[in-house]
Amino acid sequence: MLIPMKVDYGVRMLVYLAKQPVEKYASTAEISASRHVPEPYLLHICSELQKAGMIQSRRGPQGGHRLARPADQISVTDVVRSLDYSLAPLDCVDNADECRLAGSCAQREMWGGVEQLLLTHLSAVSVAELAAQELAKAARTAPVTFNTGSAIPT
Amino acid sequence: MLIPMKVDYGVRMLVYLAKQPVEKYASTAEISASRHVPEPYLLHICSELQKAGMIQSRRGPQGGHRLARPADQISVTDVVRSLDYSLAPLDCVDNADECRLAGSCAQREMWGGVEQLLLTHLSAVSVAELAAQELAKAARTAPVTFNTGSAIPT
DNA sequence: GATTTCCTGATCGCTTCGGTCAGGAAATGC
DNA sequence: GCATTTCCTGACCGAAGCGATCAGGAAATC
Repeated sequence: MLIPMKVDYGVRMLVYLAKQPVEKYASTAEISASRHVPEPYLLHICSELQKAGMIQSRRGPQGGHRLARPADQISVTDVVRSLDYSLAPLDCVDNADECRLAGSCAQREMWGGVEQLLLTHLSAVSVAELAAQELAKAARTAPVTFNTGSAIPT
Repeated sequence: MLIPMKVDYGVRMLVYLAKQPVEKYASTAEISASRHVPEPYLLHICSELQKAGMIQSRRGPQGGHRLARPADQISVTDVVRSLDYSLAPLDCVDNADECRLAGSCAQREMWGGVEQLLLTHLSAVSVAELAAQELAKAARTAPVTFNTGSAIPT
């Protein structure tokens, strides 16, 4: 029951962007280094997220990526969808017809319920929330050093 | 986010057994035909479920498989576990150390939460429940024909 | 026009998964 | 004791998806 790494990587990147100044474009090199995502792979993920309208990208010097909308309006479900994945535990949950047990199968409804559960849960988790949790965590592990303004922890 | 077919097959089989007379051993041939599970594959699944204590098996004529305990005491989570799968969405949720982002990552907790959600939800779904739902469904789709006693719908 | 950066498509190796096959070992019935 | 039925076990296989890389190109900037 694994979530593809692509989704995890996507979330990592969006959380990183959420912690940057809103207007700033962050390059894939920067993101990749800071979040341990292989850069050439990240390139593809960015491309998909951009097409899905999650981020805005710009080429050239000082180019890069930034969030296309406020971080609290991007949920984990959005990321999953943007990367073209489904949360359905079985294929037959989405493609009704290809189930050979037809009407006589209670499992299908059950797995459908699981999908709903996941959708509800993950739609409620925003990138902003994850970013905030990370900041809180960092503050807890290093409680002595204060963030005195300009620094934006990566 | 797919559940392995093996789990689905396993559940199918257990639900079938739940609908049989308690003492009866059902052969893999019988189960396979009725639930559309490839027989040689089912053989393996049975072997695993038996080792995990979900079913009892007997060789020879009139041999086969039957539930090792009441159907309402077998949950979907049990099946997942018996077949050696995890519900963790990411590997790092179980294997704490292999996460290179170490303490600074909020995703891990988040995915851990998802696993918990699944565990709670699926532990509450028993094979008996699924079997009952199937019977109810069958009765609904063919409301005219009564089950007059001996017949056990497959 | 040089540099920076994203964009796109092709490609690759690996693992896992769904599934098969074959040889063997119990249990039963005669 | 022999034949039949059925499960048991391990080896094997093809296909697909995934994580990842590479290379050639196209904007943007200076």
